[in-house]
Amino acid sequence: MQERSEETRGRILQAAMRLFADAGYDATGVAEICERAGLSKGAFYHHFPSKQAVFLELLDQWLASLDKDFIAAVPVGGVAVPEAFLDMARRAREVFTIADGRLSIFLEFWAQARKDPEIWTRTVAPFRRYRDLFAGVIRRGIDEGSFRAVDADLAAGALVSLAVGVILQGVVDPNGAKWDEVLVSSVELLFDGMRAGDRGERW
Amino acid sequence: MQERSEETRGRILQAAMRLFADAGYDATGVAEICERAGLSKGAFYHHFPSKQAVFLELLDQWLASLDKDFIAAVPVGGVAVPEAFLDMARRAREVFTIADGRLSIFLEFWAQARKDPEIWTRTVAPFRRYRDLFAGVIRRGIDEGSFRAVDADLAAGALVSLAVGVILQGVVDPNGAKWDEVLVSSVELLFDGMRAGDRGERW
Amino acid sequence: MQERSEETRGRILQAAMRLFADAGYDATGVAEICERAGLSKGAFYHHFPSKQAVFLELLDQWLASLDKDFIAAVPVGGVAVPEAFLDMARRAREVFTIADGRLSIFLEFWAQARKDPEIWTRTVAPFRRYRDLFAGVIRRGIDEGSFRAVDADLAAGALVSLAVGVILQGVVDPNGAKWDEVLVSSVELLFDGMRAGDRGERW
Amino acid sequence: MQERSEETRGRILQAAMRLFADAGYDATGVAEICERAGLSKGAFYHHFPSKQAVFLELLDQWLASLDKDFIAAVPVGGVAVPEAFLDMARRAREVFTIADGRLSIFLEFWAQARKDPEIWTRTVAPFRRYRDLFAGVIRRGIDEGSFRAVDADLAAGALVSLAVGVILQGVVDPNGAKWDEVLVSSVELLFDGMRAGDRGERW
DNA sequence: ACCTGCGGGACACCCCGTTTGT
DNA sequence: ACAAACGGGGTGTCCCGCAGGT
Repeated sequence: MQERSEETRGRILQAAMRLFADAGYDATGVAEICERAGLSKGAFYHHFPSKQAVFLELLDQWLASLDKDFIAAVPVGGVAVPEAFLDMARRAREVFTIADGRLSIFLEFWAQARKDPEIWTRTVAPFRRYRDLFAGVIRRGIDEGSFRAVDADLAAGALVSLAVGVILQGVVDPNGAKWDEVLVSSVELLFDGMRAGDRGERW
Repeated sequence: MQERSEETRGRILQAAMRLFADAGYDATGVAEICERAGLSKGAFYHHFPSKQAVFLELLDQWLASLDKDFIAAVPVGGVAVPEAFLDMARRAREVFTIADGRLSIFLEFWAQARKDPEIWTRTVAPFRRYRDLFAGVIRRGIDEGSFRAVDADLAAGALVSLAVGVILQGVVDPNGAKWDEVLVSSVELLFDGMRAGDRGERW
Repeated sequence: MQERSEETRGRILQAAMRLFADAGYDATGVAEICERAGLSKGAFYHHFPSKQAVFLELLDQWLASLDKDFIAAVPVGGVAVPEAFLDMARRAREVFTIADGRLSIFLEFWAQARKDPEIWTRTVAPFRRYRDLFAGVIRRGIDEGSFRAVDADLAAGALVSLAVGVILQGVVDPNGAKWDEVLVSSVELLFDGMRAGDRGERW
Repeated sequence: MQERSEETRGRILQAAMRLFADAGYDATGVAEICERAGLSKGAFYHHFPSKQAVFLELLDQWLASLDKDFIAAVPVGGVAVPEAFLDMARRAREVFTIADGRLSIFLEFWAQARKDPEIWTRTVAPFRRYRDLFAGVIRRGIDEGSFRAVDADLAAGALVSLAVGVILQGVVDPNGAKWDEVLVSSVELLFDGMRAGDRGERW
């Protein structure tokens, strides 16, 4: 009996994910979600207190999967920093091709974040965390002599921005470029610019 | 009489811009726009056929100003390519600090672009154009010996993605970092990576 | 100059007539009338105080033309009553074929009559007048021995009802029957039933 | 639970019927219907997809009741045709006096029929059917020797037109005449005109 | 516990018939 | 003669709570 409940919840989430990604949060009605999930509105509100709750659940799931894929994959030691980073970029590349349409909802998260404080906190925090994480690793790369003495925070900001920009464009204009290649080669260029031994002088 | 009309149109556009930026397109009602602009719904629909028309006008205005600021500023010749690029990055920096809240609507444009084909075309086209423009300039930089032989298209994609990512984060999390500095230093790093004379070997 | 004004009024009336007939009074907007007449709303309200005023003018015109065609044609004397009536029916037949789409507005008049007292008075009065007129003529027919002693008022009511019913069906279902023939033959049958010499006994 | 739903539907239909009859379809707002029915717009749109759906349901109900009263009452055999017809006319008379204000909606049906194809089909079809039905019976009357050899189709058209005209005037000008008597006596006159034994010569 | 239908208001966008200034 | 402005509804749809049944 409880399993049935869990399965219904899943159906709601899946339907909502799809519709939010396709049409946007505001444009998606509870009725549509219910229709797609194959149940009544009463059932919907039995499992979730509101439409926003579904959105939040989706957001949490997404963030958790992001953490699992990346945080866990961050180079903890042993391996040289730049190589580890490039490895991450390549991993991200796979995420891209796999993510399919599910990445669309990404934009929706950011759009909603500006209106709802709760969503905002949960959306922004991870990105700050990634920046800090990257900054730490870059600092380690500097220490180990792989990078020259760049500003680690700004460089980390550049990395995250790059990722965000690629994702966004990948969502809006998927056929506009081979975004996975753009991502990998961008990171390569960035690291070339940070390599130790470069004169570091400006143009 | 005609001036009055123009002024009313302006008031509507300004009010809509503000509200779309603050609360989003969907969440903003025509009634709110009218109230903020200080006129009636009848007047609104006298000047614009629909809410979307206002949005489109706003989009066009924004794109036009973007073109004026950047396309016109693209290095046409004489000056060395990298320097010209960095100059553009610095100019963009000013746009940032000036843009104020008006940049928020940027996200709204992208979010709406996925739903409305007309908005999509007008939103995506310029970014493709920027990419092509940048690619051309980069190729010129390679020819003149400033850059090594990188893939110009991918590098241009990296530049645009960087800008998009910075803007987006600047909108959602304005106090999360000094985004204008991130932008400038990112471009610097990217160019360091493309400089001629580097061995170009991978890590 | 005054001629121009008169011509504009005419254009408005004509456009309104057409639109009222096609789409109905309520569904026709002042803007549509103006567009079809090729002028602005300001001009419209310069010539008519309201949309209803146009409708009333149209109604009056129609009633006047009706009077001209029928009241004037009523058998004043000399000729035998039944023949005169049949002559009128034949004349009505021509009106039918000529009236074209302009008859559609007839239904609109009746529909509006139930809501607006002023329209009601002007719409109903003529029909009562026709009934009285017919009743008088029928009485004359009885006096002269053409008809047997039927109830003149009821017979007149039958005549008018017949006409109304035929017109209405002609408007709604023009291809459903040859309504002009139905009208003529109906009147013939009715008069056969009123002819003197019949036994007048019931079935 | 199901009964409650049915009762609510009924309340909506009844309120709509009354308001459509009083003020017309276009002039009646959904809000008014809800207010009169004592429920909210949410409830309204739960039971009906649109205002027009209510109208169609009303139309169907009316047509069904019409069929029940008349089609079923058509003389199937045994009884002489003219008598059967007069019996029908008398039955119609009762319908009149009972129908009360509910007949007003009749006009609304016809007025709307010109605009909406679906309404048109459903409105016109029955009247054509009645005409065919009457024509068949009249033909039977001719065969059995009750009527002389009139054109059955035209005569049937006359009958229906008479009914339509009487109803319409009864709706618009209820106090203008004793419409029930007009109807009965009109049919009598018409049958007098069709009686066998008359010389059939024209005037 | 799980699910359903019914109902509630609020409000969206659009457009209406009209008046005001020029 | 007209463009500009006015409010007040028009329908339809939204997200959401209950009461009741399985």
